[in-house]
Amino acid sequence: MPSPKNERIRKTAVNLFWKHGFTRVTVEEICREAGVSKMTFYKYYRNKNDLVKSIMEEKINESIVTYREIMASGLPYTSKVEKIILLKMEQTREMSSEFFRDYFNSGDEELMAFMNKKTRMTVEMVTEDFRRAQEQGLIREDIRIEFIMYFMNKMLHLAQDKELKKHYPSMNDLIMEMTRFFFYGVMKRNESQNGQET
Amino acid sequence: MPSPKNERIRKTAVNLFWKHGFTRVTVEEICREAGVSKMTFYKYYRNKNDLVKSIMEEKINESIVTYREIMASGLPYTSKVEKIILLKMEQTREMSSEFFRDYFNSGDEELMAFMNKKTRMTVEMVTEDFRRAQEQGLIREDIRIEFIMYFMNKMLHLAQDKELKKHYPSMNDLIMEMTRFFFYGVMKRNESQNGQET
DNA sequence: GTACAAGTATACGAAAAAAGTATAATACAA
DNA sequence: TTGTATTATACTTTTTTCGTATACTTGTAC
Repeated sequence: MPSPKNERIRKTAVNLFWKHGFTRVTVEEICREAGVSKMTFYKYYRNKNDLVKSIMEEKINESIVTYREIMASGLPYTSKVEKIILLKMEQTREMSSEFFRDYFNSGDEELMAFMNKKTRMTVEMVTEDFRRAQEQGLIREDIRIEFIMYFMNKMLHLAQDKELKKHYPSMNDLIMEMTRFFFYGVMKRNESQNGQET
Repeated sequence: MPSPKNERIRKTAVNLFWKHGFTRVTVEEICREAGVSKMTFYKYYRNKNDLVKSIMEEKINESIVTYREIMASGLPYTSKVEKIILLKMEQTREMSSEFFRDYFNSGDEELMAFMNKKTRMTVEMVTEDFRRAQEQGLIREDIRIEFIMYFMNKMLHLAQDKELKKHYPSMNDLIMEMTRFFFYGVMKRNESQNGQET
């Protein structure tokens, strides 16, 4: 549905949602900002949640594509994981915590179900990739993939912590520190393995 | 009114208002976040606008004090103005445009009147200072103070412009450029004057 | 020219959220 | 013990937002 009006709605909504979350933003506000009548909005979406879902779906799909591209590239395994972490980091930063908070506080059954499904799918995909890397001997055999997943997630949230940020000259330094930590805690200490392609 | 509960209300409100403007933020949200009952809120404030006004008043007064301190310091005139610009710049940045937009879109007579009065008073004060500087021969006699005021204001807004920012390695470089521009366009080109104290 | 698609403007009723109040109860310090 | 500050709850009123119905405009493909 690449209608110009619809595109304006989506673009405006993303801007507002990312900034304020979606409960603070009204349908009429989106329409006003997008220069579109309310009727047009309801032509494309059943309601606000429908738009939220649609936008999330798009964003998630986009990042899955990027993820797949990175994983399919001929880069060494460490670089791949590095890139993935950076990708996630960017997304987390720009869409702000407001949006996610709204998501889980919305209490909307449909919305939660949708989100849970998407999250589960992504987690499965990434888990599978880690499992394969483990099989190939790229990461320790005695580490539980679930732990890696949990840790990566926590890491992304920690990177937003103001207290922690203070100790680093820049955001990038903190991310590098974390990434390094991630590898030295997880990667095989086998010199010949570093920089190996997968 | 330095009651601990009231302080919490004000602190929480500032945080939320600065981030989202005040129309997006509800009284109940402030109370919830501040860990204060709604009744307590209404003990201290007639309504949300009352709180907004009170906070604005406090912030304006604070910045008037800082302004006065800078002007009363023994610094050279250029440094004073430099500091004032930086002060303004900081404030503009942190309280975000959302808050001001709400102010002028609120349509609330009382609120607008309050804001206009405050603005007018501040403008008068600053105008008077510039007028005096002109009398003392610190700035050109043939420049209209109103123009200076207008230009300073525009400058602050321009500094928030993303397009403009792009051309500078950092925010500070842009501010320095602007401040320099401000002086070389306004200050007497009299070498002996530079660095003179007032 | 007409038929159809995309969009608009406006007005409206229903529903939900937010505002604001009354009341009774708690907590605690002078 | 008396008073002050605060809370919790439940409630009414007001405002906002939602979502729809209707009639109108505009562009364009046939």
